[in-house]
Amino acid sequence: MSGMLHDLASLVNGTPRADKMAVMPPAPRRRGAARTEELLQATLDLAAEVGYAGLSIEAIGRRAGVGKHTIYRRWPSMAALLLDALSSVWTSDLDYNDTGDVRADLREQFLLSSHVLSSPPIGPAYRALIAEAQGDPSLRAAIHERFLATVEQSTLNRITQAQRAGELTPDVNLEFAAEVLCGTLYYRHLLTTRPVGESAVDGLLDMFMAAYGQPQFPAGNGR
Amino acid sequence: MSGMLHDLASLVNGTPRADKMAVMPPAPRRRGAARTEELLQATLDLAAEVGYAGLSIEAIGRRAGVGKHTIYRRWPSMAALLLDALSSVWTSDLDYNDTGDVRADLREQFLLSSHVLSSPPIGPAYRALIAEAQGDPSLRAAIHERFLATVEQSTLNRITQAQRAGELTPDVNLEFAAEVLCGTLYYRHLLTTRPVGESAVDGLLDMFMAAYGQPQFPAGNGR
DNA sequence: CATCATCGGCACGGTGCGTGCCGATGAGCG
DNA sequence: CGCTCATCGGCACGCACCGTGCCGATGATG
Repeated sequence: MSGMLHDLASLVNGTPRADKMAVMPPAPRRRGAARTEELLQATLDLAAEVGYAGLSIEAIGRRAGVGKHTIYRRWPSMAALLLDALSSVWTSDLDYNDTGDVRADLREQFLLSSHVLSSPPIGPAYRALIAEAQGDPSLRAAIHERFLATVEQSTLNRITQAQRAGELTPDVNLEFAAEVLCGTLYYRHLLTTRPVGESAVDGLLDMFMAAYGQPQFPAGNGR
Repeated sequence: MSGMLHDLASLVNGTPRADKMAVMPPAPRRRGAARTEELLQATLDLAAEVGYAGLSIEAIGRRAGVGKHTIYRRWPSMAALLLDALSSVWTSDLDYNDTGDVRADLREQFLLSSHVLSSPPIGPAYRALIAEAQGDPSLRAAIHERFLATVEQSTLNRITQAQRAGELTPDVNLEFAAEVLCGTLYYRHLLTTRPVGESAVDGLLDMFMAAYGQPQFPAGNGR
C-alpha cells in the first residue's frame, strides 16, 4: 500500500528540484512556481481542446510559450504531468452529504461526479491518463491510489455511516459494495459509450438497496 | 445501435480489397490470406512480449518480415489491427454452463474469464486496445459492441434463465445487473492494480445474490 | 549592483507515422 | 507451359514527437 504511494511520489516528483507539490498556494513563489501553474492549466486546456490524440509535451510547451526543458525539469513524463494537472482540479473527493437517506445522497453524488467526469477539463484529461496508464503499471497504481481509491473510500464512509444508522443490513462488509458502486460508474464512463445518466444510477442503486437495504424498515434515522 | 456496427465494420475493413474477415477459415486462401493470419499472430506475440508501449506498425512488420504496406493494405490503423487480432483469439463469449446453480456457474465463468483477461496474449492486447480507444470514440464503441456487450449479453442470458428457474427474484429487470457484474470485473482488470481473484468474485456474487437471490428457497432445481 | 538559477530558443539523433515508388515473386489464366 | 498482373518486401521521403544538450537572455536573490 505505502509502496504504491512511494511509487507515486517518485513518479511525480522525480526531478531533482521539485520545489513543491501542485495545488499548494502557500509558497515563496519563485519564478518557477508561477510557470508550474501555467503549465498545469495549459495541459488541461489542451486536453480539453484536442483530446488525448494530439496531446504532447511539445504541444503543451508550444501553447504555454515554454521550452521543453521547463516542462521536463518539473515532471519526468507526460503521465506525471497529467497526474498533477488532474489533481489540481480534482477538488471533490465525492463530498457526500448525510441527509439520513443513503440512497438519495449516493444518487446526488453519483450524478454530480458523472457530470464532472464527462465534461472538460477533467473528462479528457482523465481519458488521457487512462490511456497512458495501460502501458505503465506504476501509473495505474498511482491513478488508483490518487483518484479511484479516494472515491471508493468516501463512498464506503457514507454507506458505513448508513449501516450504523440502521439504513443498511448490519454485520455485512460493505467494502466490496463501495467498489462495485464506483466501479460500475467508471466502467461506463471509461470503457463504454453509454452515458451515465439517471437511469443508470437508479439501476445501480436499485441493486445496491435490494442487496443491503433494510427490507421492512425504510429509514433508520426516524426509526 | 446498428450505427455502431457500421462504424465498426468500416473501421476494420476500410481497405478497398479486404478479402475476408479474420478467423474465417473457408476461403480460397490466396497469398494474402496466409499473410493476414501471420500478421494477426505476430501482433499478439508482440503485444505479449513488449506490451502496449513498444507496439507499433513498424515493429509488427519487422517481426513478421513484412513491409508496412502489407499491413496498411489490410487495416487502416493499428486499432483495427488490434481489434481483429483480439477477435481471432476471443473464442469464449463467456460460455456459461447451466448446472441449475447460478451462483456457481457465474463464479466459474468469472474466474475463468478473469484468468484469460489477465494473461497473454489477450491481456496485453486488450490493454493496448483500451489505450488506443481513449482517443477514438468510434473504437470505444467497437470494443463495447464486439467484446463487452457480448459478455454482458451472455451473462444476462444466464441470469434470466435462473430467474425463470426460480433462483432469482421474478419480475425484476436484470439487464442492469448483468452490466454491474461484468463492469465490476472489467473495472478491476483494466483500471486498478488489484487482482481479480476468488475473494473479489465472491464479494461481487454476495452482493448480487443478496440483491436478487430468492431469500428462502436456496436453489431452483434440487428442491 | 553582482550573481546565478531558471528561462526560451534552437538543434541534435532517434523513432514511428503514413505514403510513394521500386523491382521481385508467385498465383491464376489462357 | 508461359504470360500477366496483383501482391509482395525493401527503401526512402516528409512530418511529428521524443528526450537531451547547449546557448545567451532574463530576472529574482542577497
